[in-house]
Amino acid sequence: MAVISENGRHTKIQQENRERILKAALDMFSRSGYRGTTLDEIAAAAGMSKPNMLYYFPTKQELYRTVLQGTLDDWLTPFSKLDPQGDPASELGAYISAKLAHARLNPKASRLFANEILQGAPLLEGTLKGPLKSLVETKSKAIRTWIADGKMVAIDPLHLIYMIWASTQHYADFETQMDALEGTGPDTRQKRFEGAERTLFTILFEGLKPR
Amino acid sequence: MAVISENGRHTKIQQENRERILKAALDMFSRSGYRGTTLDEIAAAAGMSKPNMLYYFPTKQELYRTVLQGTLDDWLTPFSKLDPQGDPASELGAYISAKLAHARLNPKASRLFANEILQGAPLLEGTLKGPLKSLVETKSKAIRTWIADGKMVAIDPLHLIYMIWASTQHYADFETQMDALEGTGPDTRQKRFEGAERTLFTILFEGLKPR
DNA sequence: GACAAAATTGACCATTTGATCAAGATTAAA
DNA sequence: TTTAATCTTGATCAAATGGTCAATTTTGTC
Repeated sequence: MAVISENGRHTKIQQENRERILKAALDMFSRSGYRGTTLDEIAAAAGMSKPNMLYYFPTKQELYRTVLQGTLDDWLTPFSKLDPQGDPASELGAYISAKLAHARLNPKASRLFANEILQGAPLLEGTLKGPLKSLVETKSKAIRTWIADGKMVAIDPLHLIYMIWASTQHYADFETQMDALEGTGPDTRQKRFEGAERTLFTILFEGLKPR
Repeated sequence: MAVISENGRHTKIQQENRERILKAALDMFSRSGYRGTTLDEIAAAAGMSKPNMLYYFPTKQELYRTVLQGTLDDWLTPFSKLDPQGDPASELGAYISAKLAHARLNPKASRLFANEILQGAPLLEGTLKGPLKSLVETKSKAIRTWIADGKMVAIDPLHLIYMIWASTQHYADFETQMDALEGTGPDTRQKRFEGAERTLFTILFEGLKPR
């Protein structure tokens, strides 16, 4: 009856199958959300039977929770690296680059996160109100210090953070829309991310006014 | 057997019930997406039996299509009002205000749209590749003219548009996250939108550099 | 008030869905 | 090679889901 032991990741088979399942689950959940995804789809995408999949993750919730948890660190890490000692341009620039890289390399993780928020963030409430909130407050304070030191223009840190989140994640979450507008040529996406970075840098640091 | 006649909106009852259903459907679809929403939920939210609802909208697809279609005009209208004759600051400013107002007044429509895009935009492909693409090309040309005339800094119009879409819609689509970070006090949301507009204006037109 | 059209719903149906279970196949340890 | 643990799946289940239908109630018109 022994359900997979939680502690030591055991067999090679176990490791491989868990990974296959998690990858398939991310594919489906990120596209259709929790309720819109079926276990049959995930099992099929993972190339195994549904009971076998449930042998590794006993419930749909448990599987979803694991997938979501696995994307959270990547999401939070770049933000925590923002260094109050540095100067705004290089720190915010690095943060934007990191966020864009994340959107380019992990678009499904970004979409999973977006789906979860759209659906009311039932599983993320704790993370949002706890760790994320603390982090946002810390970084807001850093930004306020920059402003007080005359290193950047006076704006509400919270909205600056929102703007950066929005305009970087957008390149993952609304990829479908961009592909429809620009086409899906081989280097379209790469050029897109280059253009995104250039434009975001220009607007954020210079503004639109001619000079 | 007469299904509701499509042309003249008939009885008062018909009008009212269709509205009740569409409102309930928007509530559910915008939260859970097409596949994650059930007809039972919508019928319950609309306060009528499922067969009665299906009397007005014969299939789930048809109901979803109607809801989605109903939100599209509102989404597109402000963009088409962007006037190439005007100057960048006032035109883009007005556009941002309109988009923020839309996010504030129709957050569910925005979320429905986001959900549809996240799920690959199966029903929107035509609109995206047709009318929206044309509109984007027209407005991009206008922006390029502004740049050529030295009225604004040289950037890729497409990414400017993405940035505006992203940072305005974010206030509807990620409301859950913002509420978790800021709380849900009575005037929190109103103040949020005021702050959003102020910050977006400052960053877009002035940039972050101190002056 | 009579009557036809419109509106409403309980009961039902086939399929899908999350989950269980018993039994068989594979792997690893002795 | 034996044997126990691990891995795998067909068959199955109860509940949920999109949709149908016949029958009843309500509404509008004369």
